[in-house]
Amino acid sequence: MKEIPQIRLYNSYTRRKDLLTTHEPGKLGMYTCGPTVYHYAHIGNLRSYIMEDVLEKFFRYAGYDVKRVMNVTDVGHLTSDADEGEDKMIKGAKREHKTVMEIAKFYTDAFFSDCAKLNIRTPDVVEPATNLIPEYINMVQVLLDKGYAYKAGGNVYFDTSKLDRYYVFGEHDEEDLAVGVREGVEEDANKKNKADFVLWFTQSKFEDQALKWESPFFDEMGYPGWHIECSCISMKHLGEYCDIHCGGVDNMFPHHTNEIAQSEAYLGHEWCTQWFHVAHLNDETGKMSKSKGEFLTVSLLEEKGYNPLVYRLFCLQSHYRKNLVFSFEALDNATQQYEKLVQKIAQLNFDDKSEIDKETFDKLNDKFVKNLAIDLNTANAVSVLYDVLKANTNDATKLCLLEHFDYVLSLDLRKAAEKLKKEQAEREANRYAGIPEEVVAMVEERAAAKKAKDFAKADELRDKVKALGYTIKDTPQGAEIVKD
RNA sequence: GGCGACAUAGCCAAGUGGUAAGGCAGAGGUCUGCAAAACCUUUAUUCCCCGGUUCAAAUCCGGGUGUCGCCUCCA
Repeated sequence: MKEIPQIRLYNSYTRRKDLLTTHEPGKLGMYTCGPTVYHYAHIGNLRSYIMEDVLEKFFRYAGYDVKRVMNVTDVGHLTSDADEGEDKMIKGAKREHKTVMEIAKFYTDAFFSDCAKLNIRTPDVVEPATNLIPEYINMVQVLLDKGYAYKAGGNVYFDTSKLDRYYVFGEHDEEDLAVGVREGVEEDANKKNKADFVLWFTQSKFEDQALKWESPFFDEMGYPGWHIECSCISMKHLGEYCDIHCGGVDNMFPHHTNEIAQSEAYLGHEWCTQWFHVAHLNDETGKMSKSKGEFLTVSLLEEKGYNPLVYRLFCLQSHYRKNLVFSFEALDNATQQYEKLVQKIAQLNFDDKSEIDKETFDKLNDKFVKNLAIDLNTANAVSVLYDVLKANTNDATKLCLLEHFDYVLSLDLRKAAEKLKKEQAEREANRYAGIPEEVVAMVEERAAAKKAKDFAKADELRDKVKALGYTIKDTPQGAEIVKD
């Protein structure tokens, strides 16, 4: 069996860079909070998924047998502070005159289509929240039976005072919570403790949900609270232990805190102790948010002529725990970098059948792995690409290294380089295609003049060609004609 | 008010005690008549500020400042 390198990741749970451990050696269960499918994902959301994708692929590259699970929230979310008062799914449905499930399907597909453009692998298991209603009901029932939950005002609440330690991500105390910080969020009088949260709703101050289910708790139909889905989906597919749980930093509290509370109360033992949180993408005004109205999507970047993989490179060049400020200037920068990188790779000899230079391969591969093994330093890992290109070794080894690295980075570097080569070859083959004979004749005459060092004549011919609407560009392979 | 993360060149960014990686942009040069491309060279006396520890600090300690996030359903 392949030896797995030691991996250290910053763990929000311990606030240290911990050595990664798994419940079963060599196997790794990974859970990711998925999208709420009421709208397109913006590129800030997708930053998290890109970084988590790199993490997952690095685990696999390092030798772990990874099982990754993601939920799709198609129920129960309320709208954010900017437009409170309605369920997001309902609001989305109204906006587009569709049923809630049509909306969910549409945006689930849109999400995975965006992911595909960014080379984000689809998790091994993708579970819509509405699939596991019986599991939620069972967990809520167990929590009621164990005394961790109580009914009040038509809802079931989790009683946070029953836990020894509720605030796992930072030393809070109940008095520190500023209730109703956000406008339009009022204190729920049914709660025994400020931090208590709803496990099952039948009563909500918000408009009735489109989706409701029967439960043993109340006569009325109801729907699950927001946190319960992640706990149940994780347990269904990963069992009683989740090795690493990922998500955006903003979900640390209350979502992840509540997931731990209900899961451990239900199981009676520790559930997940490694937490990977990705920092936000900001624009010049601060956090990118769907509720701000205009937001950047992958499609919008494409419309503006950007390759989605350039956005991926942009994200990879930064650290996942650092806020990243998005600007088109920065994206232009990344585009330049990507194109130059591809050009350099295209200059390598793809038919080189030399023996792989094992010493160089191991040296650079180790460097790549070590960078990622220390808190997923993707920026350093990217810089190893340049080490490869500069390395004093044969092209076969370079290409082999680049392909290995691209398994993790997923920038399609070889593919892009092959495409570039093909385009160059086609351009060469069709150099004079579609160009009027008259122009071709002048270009050839100019080439002859150039060769004879009659530059006055050459320039004159170039001007003549220009007057006919064509520009001549000299390349190392000869003249190229471009229609203006 | 509480909790947490972050602060390094024009921009992105690495570096956790030994004298500032890498990328983009910029500058200079080589090369082909010129131009473009390519290639080479170069670009922070200093790491938010003020103290302290040390032979030595971007790195450790203390105190500030700033930015961002979370505080009941926004990744």
